[in-house]
Amino acid sequence: MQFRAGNEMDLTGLNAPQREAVTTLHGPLLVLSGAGSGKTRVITYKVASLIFDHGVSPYRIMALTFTNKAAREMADRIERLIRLPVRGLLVGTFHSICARLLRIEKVMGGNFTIYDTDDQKKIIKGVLDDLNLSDSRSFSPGDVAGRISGLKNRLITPERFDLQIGNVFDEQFASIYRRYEMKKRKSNGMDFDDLLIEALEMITKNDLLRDKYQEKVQYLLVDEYQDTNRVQYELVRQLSNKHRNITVVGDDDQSIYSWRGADLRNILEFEKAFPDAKTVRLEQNYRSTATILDAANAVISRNKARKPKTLWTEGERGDKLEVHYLYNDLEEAREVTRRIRTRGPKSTVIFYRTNAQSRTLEDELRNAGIPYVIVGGLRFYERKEIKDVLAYLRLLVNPADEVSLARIINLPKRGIGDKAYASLCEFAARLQIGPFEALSRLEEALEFTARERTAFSVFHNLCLALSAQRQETDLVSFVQFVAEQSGYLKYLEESEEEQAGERLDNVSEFINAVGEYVERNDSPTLESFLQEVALLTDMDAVKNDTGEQVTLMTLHAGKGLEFDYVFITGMEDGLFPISRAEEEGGLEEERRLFYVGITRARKWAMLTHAATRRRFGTTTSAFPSPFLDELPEHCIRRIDRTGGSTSFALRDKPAAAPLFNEVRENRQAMPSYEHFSQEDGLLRNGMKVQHPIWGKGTVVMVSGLADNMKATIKFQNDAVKKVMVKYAKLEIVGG
DNA sequence: CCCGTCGGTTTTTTT
DNA sequence: AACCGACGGG
Repeated sequence: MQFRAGNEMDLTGLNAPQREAVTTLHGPLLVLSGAGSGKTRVITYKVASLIFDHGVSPYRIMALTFTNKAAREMADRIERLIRLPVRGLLVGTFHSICARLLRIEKVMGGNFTIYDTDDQKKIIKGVLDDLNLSDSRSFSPGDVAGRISGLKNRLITPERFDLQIGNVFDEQFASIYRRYEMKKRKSNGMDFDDLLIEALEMITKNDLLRDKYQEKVQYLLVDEYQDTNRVQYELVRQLSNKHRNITVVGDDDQSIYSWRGADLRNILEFEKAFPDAKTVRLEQNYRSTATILDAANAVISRNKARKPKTLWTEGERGDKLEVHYLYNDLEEAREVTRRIRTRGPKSTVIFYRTNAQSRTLEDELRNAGIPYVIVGGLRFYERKEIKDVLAYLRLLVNPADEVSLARIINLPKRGIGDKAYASLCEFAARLQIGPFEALSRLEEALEFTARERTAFSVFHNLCLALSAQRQETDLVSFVQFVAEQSGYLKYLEESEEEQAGERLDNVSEFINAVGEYVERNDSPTLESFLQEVALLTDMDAVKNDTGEQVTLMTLHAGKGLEFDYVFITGMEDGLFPISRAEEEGGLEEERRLFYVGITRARKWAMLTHAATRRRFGTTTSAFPSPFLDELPEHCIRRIDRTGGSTSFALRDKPAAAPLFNEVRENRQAMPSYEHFSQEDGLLRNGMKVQHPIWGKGTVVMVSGLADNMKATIKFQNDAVKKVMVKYAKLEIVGG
């Protein structure tokens, strides 16, 4: 396929650095691209230009993204630029492309099951049971899963971990880790991390495959490079090693996934890893008003671990941002809703730090009749009913998949309870085969009761029947057949559960999704459908800002998107920044998240603090987020609707209507804390205190509540210390 | 084996 | 508040 045409692509719409990035074809290139500076444009133009102007075959270009949505958008935009459908271009997420390579090269027979976090936890739970560690408080499946993932992201195998065992805890953890890997392998399963690791291993250990892919990848482009982890870095390095035409695009200020293993060093030290790298900086912003950028720049400049840069714009000044102090989360939701009601839902997003915060907002929006969509939260493919149907399909494709077998062997009820299943597993272990395989050798077992034996063979026959049907019909009818014949649909229909109807709907929607997949693909197979689906996110369904409805999502989900109007709710210390992130680089990452939030806005943003909030079923109170103090006063208007008496009420107060007539604007730099008198025994910013060891100092920040209250104090010798108020024996000497 | 109840835990973010 | 797993009676 050749696209070389008489006329060249028109690059005059690009600014100078953008054009430089697009026209730098050879060698490593780092594009440091601030928020809203047109990085997607750069990537798409570059790919289009490679194909269109330089006759590069699409088969030789690989573009890696973090979400399927970003991948799809990129492909669309490239096609629009070239005005021709492009075949063969490898665009996708790291995970999906790796899965594809593994399938093509038949790693694990190309027929592995992708385990999500939920499946992963089930395996780990089994491991903990096996090792009698289930009720040791030190290990929860979730924690273990996170820790294992952290190690795998840094390419630390169980064997390597064994070498760094320091205590009994490590030792136990090591055996959990080892056993987890073993079990997973036995099931022919891969977790998310495995997809990357196995692909990396494949091309490092196999010379032929390495040559094949290094040769193939003539041009490699990586989006959101700041979020790559160690494994992804190695992959990128390996794949680009032959032709060395690698373009990475990213913004260290928008790195918000370190908890998932993202290593900021990848971008900060790109020039070290690729000494001949060229760097292009995109700092002109085409999205936001100057006021928004001022605010964002001021906030992010407080971070130390970053490449200094300043966004600028030729656009207008715009309106000041608003910071609202509200009595509680309900008032917060009302205030946000009130604003949206007067202006309409057009191009508006409401951000929050945690998914749990969405409920109150939803309720208010619904009451006000404002249409909204929620993005994120529970993924479609994570719903129980979907995972149940998926488990049937997975088992048929991969009979070794024990997670799926355990899930459905007694769903609907078939008289195979925990005990019966355990004894089947025991029998299987004796024969050194998997439990599913054991079903076909029941006659060799002596230990089963007649009842168990019957139940097992009923289930086994069901599977055989389903399996036989697979060859007979198309994918959609087959899935329908499975849902019916397994008895699962009937089970849902007869369920007394309130959500049963919704669940049935979801199952039909799932079957529709199978249909869409079949239409979309040239050679659809159940195997690849299952693998694709395992990597889908709810985010992939985000419609691009239709303007018809308000969008609700977490700040993390907002990256890469833009809206005219942005609301950031829950600006409370302990919630945002979230309390768990207090130490090390945690605060800087939270600040980057705040920066991402602000820079989503084209025209205007409003930030809200709720003095009290219902969390975990009880009312809790919190100080305003320290981030609110980092906004330059000339960019914002502060509006206090708490009534002026208590900005955060430690006592309960009946939820009153907002006191609109008591609105006070442009208050002094420090909100809220100033309402506290000394007899509250509480510290506030600016207070002078005496510390028994450090002497006199000024409080610069207060965080946490009650016994957890911490104060950051700048002492006379310029030392800044963070102390626990409870223990520090501080004496207030003025302020 | 199945179902109900009780108690403990949860919520940071996601491929 | 909501969800999950453990436990005990039918």
